[in-house]
Amino acid sequence: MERKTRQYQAIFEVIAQGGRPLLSQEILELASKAVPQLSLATVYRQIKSLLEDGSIRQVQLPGQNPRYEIGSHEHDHDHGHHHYFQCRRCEKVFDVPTCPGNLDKLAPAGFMVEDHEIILYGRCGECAGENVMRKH
Amino acid sequence: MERKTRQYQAIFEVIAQGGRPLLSQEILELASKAVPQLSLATVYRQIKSLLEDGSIRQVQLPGQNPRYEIGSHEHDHDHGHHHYFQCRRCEKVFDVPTCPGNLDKLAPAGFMVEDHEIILYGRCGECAGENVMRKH
DNA sequence: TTAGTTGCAAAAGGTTTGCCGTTTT
DNA sequence: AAAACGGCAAACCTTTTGCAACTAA
Repeated sequence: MERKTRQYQAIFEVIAQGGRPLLSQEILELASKAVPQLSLATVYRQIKSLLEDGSIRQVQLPGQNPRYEIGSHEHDHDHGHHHYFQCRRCEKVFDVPTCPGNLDKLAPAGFMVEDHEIILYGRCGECAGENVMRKH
Repeated sequence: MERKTRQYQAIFEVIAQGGRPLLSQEILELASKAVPQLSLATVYRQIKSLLEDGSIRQVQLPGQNPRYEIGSHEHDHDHGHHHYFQCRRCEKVFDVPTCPGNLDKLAPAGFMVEDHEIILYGRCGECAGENVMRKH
């Protein structure tokens, strides 16, 4: 993607301003405010090219559809290594900047650990005081 | 599912003897040795009922198809809480029995951590000495 | 002008389901 | 024989792709 179309600008803007990883559906809905006729196919195509040039990164939680957030070199320093927190009430995903460090000792003997992923689950700041049953 | 059909026995046996979480495709292939005409639909239906009665558990790694392994109460003690290791060469997934414990402090202030998941990536015992390029 | 983009609809890949014939009890 | 189960094909859901129309440069 080399042209700065309205679709491109709307999609990139939404991800950049999102503040947290967004689902492709969310990106479509938010970017549609700026470009009403926007199609999901275009969202996916822009996501693909933004991923390829490193502008955004894909965030995968187990058993869930992929989310996208602004890429590492845009505002990170340590190769972008960090983790995620998902709120069990509002289901939003948030970045967790810290990392406990080496987890090599967890693996069985003879296994060589090269990397790890950590996902925390619980209640985000907004939902921590709220009742379980309500939504919004 | 309340009847002990050949399909049921073959599928359960494969998961129980697998030693590691298996993909539904792998379950189909392995169980087909015992029941050649076995269909994927049956594998999924048995998986569903085995999950419901707790005989097996679902293992989800980010961005990958679900795997299944023998259920917690079958041979665990601590509610089955444990983690996983995936080999980047052979792509098999292995259980990691240990857990670093509380990761509450990683989350942003105001967030309430209830649970966590950890996935390690690297080389399994068999693949640790092997060359990156080869497969098998 | 014209090559890159978009929208639409169809295709793909994995999982689920409806239907109906088969098997277990 | 009745109820449960299995196989096949169609349905689903999310993501990808072919193609003709559109648009940025």
